[in-house]
Amino acid sequence: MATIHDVALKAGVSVTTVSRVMNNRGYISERTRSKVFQTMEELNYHPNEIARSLLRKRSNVIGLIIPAVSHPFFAELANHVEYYAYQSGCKVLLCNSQLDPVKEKEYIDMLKRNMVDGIVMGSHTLEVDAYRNLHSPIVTIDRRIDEDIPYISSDNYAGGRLAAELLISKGCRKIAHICGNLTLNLLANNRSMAFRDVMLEHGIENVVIQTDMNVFDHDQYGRIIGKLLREHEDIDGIFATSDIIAAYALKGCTQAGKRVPEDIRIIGYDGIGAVSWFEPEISSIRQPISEIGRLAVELIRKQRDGEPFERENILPVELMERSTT
Amino acid sequence: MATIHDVALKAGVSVTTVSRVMNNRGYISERTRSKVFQTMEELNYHPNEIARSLLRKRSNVIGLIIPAVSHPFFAELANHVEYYAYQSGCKVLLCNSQLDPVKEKEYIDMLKRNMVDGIVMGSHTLEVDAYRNLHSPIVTIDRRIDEDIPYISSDNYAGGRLAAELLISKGCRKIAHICGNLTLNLLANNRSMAFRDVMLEHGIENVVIQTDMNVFDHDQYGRIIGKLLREHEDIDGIFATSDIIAAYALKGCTQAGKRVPEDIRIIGYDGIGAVSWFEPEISSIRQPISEIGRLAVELIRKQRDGEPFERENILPVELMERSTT
DNA sequence: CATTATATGTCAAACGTTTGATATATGTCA
DNA sequence: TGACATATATCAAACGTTTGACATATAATG
Repeated sequence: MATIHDVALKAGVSVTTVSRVMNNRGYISERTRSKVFQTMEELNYHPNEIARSLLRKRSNVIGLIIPAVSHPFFAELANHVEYYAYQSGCKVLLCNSQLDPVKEKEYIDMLKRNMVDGIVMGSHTLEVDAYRNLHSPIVTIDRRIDEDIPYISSDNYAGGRLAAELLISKGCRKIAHICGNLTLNLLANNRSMAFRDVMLEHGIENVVIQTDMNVFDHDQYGRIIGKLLREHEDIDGIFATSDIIAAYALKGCTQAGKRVPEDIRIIGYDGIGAVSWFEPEISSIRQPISEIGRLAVELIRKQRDGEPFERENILPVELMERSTT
Repeated sequence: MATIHDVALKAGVSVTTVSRVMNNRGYISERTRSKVFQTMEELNYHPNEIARSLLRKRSNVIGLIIPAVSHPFFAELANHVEYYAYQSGCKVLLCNSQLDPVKEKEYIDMLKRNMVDGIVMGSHTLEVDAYRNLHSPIVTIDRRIDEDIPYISSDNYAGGRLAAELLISKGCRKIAHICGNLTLNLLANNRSMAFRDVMLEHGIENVVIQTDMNVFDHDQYGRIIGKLLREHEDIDGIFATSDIIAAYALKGCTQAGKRVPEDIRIIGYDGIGAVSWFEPEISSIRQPISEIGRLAVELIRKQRDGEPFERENILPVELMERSTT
């Protein structure tokens, strides 16, 4: 591959001049400029970004660490992060942690070695110190580490209330809530807080079921729903903490011969595109996934450039009422 | 951040020695080795991969260009590519082309400037010359460019036959086939060839509908299915060229008051995880997505290392009969 | 004792850029 | 004329590694 030296030689100028032409700095005559550009064309020259990165001590890469991109929520998140990163001249390095602390740590180290501009953490399996000490711009999704590290989440509490209140307003009198592991320090747990609060306020009978939220084992959802419907035949509402769980709830209800929404109402959370693939379409609390992605990229950029930025970013959710409620 | 010089200084050795310790080359006494490692610990030293990349003229990065990672098939593909890349010490740069030739070209150029080890092309919107001239290890998914560029695809023709024959064997007598744009030079079109051949062989009435296969506009599927069912009331089988289309077909049939599989049978293609979220679960032709990802990484690596490799990689498909057939 | 193999370490160039310091014209304005 | 802005170019250091060439010390061998 041609280097800047080859271009300079062929164009009859110095490498400095070529560099100045490329980076638009200093005085360059129109004649020189066009000659350089022409030579670059002729040699099919592409500046080596690695050398640039080495010098400017950053790579214009954003690391995205998530449990698994095969999970629809994270797939959509990754899609938007890539979109906004591209808009701001950055690239995205895709890191699936598989919720394995070892892999997550190795990815963090790797990203630092590669001088990424910053890291978007959608997976957090490590101790808080691991994140505090990493001295690299970082943004966490749906998890608050401490007062220094900026985080983004949807308004989980409001979302939980919306879902719970909708079910009640539709007449549900015994409601199940299927959520992740509440002992993990995730902001998503606020959905469950809100559920509990609303149930108490209205004195509604309810049952809360924790899954271990293993992103990969969807089979468990089928089993859990089956068990739930068997043990609590009179349940007439389900608030699932993700749309996938809601989909399994819908499937389980149908299999158990219950009509949705007539016999039992179901609402999910996330608002992934897949909710509209179902019949009936699944009601959901929509997180602004695109905005989360946009903000994540912006927060990395602001930290990198030393601009001031907001630490707490709680974005509004929206009730998407479809056909299961 | 500490550099190799800092480590050398503090450990009282030369940078060469530190480098040799890290890379395990040359003779190093156990005493020196442990001292160096200890110093690295103390300084929290991480070797700068950018500098390494510059020297060895490659970055251990694989570029993955796909239409959109929010599409379940590509999300799963990305997941597996990441998995196997990680296994072989590589990182994955995620590039969504959005099927925009300009963006795809920019991504290709960017990847070259960053000296990636190779590019996995799951999106191909450019002229063949653009791929031929890029002088970088490359693998295409589901598209044959020429005899030089290795490609991977599932056995689309066999898959198409399997699907078509299954529907016939179940007693379908008028079958619809919903596929992408057949004028694009995609190997996926062989599914449609197979469908046509099987229909001819059995003398089965059929209707073929092309969508423009815009990965992002799912609404069109709903409209197409609705129109199809209205115009051909007597259709009793549908072979969809993707599982998402199959899901919309299932939804459309249910909305039209048809029972699946009693009144109409449906089979999709791809075998994405989502097929089992539905009730009834959707029958599908499973592509070995994991194997595709594994092979993609392997083919990049072999090209990079100058090892011999197979140009044509057609992987077997598998009939996953679930409940819609 | 000379020779050789083994063990350990140092030096400096190279990878492909950017950039500050410096030099030298040329033209314009007061 | 001097001062100044404009235009162009050169040189060399720097970014953080790796690595071939070379140096030295020690131990084993003939």
